[in-house]
Amino acid sequence: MLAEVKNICVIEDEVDIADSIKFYFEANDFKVLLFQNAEDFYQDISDDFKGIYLVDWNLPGAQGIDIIKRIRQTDKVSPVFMVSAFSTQDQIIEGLSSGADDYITKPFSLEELKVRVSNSLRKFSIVDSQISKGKIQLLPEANSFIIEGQTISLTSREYTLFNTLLESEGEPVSREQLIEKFANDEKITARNIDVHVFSLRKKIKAANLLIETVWGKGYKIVEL
Amino acid sequence: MLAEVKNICVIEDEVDIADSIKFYFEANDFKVLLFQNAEDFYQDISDDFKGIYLVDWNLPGAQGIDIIKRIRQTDKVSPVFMVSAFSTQDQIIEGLSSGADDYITKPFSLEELKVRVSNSLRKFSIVDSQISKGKIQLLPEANSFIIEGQTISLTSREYTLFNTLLESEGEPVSREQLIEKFANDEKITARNIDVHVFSLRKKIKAANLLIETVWGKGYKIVEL
DNA sequence: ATATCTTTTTACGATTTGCGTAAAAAATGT
DNA sequence: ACATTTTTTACGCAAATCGTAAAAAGATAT
Repeated sequence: MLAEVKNICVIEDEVDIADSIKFYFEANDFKVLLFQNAEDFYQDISDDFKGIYLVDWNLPGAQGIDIIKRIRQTDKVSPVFMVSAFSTQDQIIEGLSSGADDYITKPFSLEELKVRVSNSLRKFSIVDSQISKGKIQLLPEANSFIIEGQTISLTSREYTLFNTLLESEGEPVSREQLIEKFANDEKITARNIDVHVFSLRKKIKAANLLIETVWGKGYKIVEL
Repeated sequence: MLAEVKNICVIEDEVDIADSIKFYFEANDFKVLLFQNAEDFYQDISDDFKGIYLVDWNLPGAQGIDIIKRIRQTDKVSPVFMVSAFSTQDQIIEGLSSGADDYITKPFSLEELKVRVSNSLRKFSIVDSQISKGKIQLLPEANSFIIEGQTISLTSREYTLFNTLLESEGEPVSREQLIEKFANDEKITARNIDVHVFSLRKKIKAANLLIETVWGKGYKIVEL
């Protein structure tokens, strides 16, 4: 288990709100990064920041959705909250499907925010107790990966499957999600996924990795 | 299919908000009833009002939750929205479990409100296309109902079960939802619901009603 | 207090769905 | 043409949901 992650990155133009968030979370031992607009954020955020993102949806200039997409380019795992004053169902769906993990409608109590953030952090810190990404070196061009010296070569399907399971460490990935990953090839069935899992399992066994099936939910990868 | 219901009853003490709601919905062919506080509402609301209720959660004097309970005494079906400025998760849960159908956090755009209201109305008017409620006369005090002349008497549990299934006609009701309905009595298990369904089925068979099980989802009531 | 009605618990078999695995068929690449 | 990858199909096992009966516990009325 890693040391608990206690970083929060806030992108919010209303100074009052930003300040109260900063005050509140610093009182709870968080490191708080504040940005007033998208530009500042793009410029100053470190590529290896890990923690909660809190993105205002109604920033002047940029759309929150772009920020989220940008975050997801470099960071697939950190929880992202979208915050907005007026959210229609459509907006919420749009936000969540572009990579946000939760949304909060303004005004929110700091207490409520804290509850939700804590929930996310709980999931988040579990993540690092799973497979240490460092041990695995991915070779996308070769559809293979290296672990502890040995190279394991996969087929294209197996590789994307493997990679997808790695990305969402901890949380099981449903067959539906996996099917979407192959969506460009159009013709994949849930039953088909099983078969790929079956072959993948045989190959990664040698690397002491195994794919657990979470009944009714999907698959997740763990190390022995 | 009934004629579309276009009534909205607003209990809200902030005059600005109340007025803009009134203006907006009247422009959309609604009949709007306004009450500034719980007392006015209790006194003037007609027992056979049918339509949307919009209840402010932070009224002076009365708690919104009491109003909702009061509404549900005479009207089990109309959609009730709770509106509040600051809502913690607990408040929301409290409201929803005491009979509200949805909640909205202030400030909300009228557009958002309209979207949600429309959704509710859609469900609401579908209601009448399923089992014709008119055929069934509920007798809450006696835990019974009359259909085509014959009176069917139920136990308390069976009655709430029956009533809940009626309310959400069309859509199957999950065991979890049903359990919540009994929440005040605390000690109900999913397995227990099955048993009540079993007994209820036997009783309503004589009335040509039957409860379908939607596998993995819950139960729904239909007429033969 | 006891009898009756209601509600909850328990148990178990039937049904349905999810899953693993093998093997065949089709598609793709070399 | 051959080897490899991918998809399809089939079937049996495992797990979860559901129906039903019957017993146990609780409540209510007489």
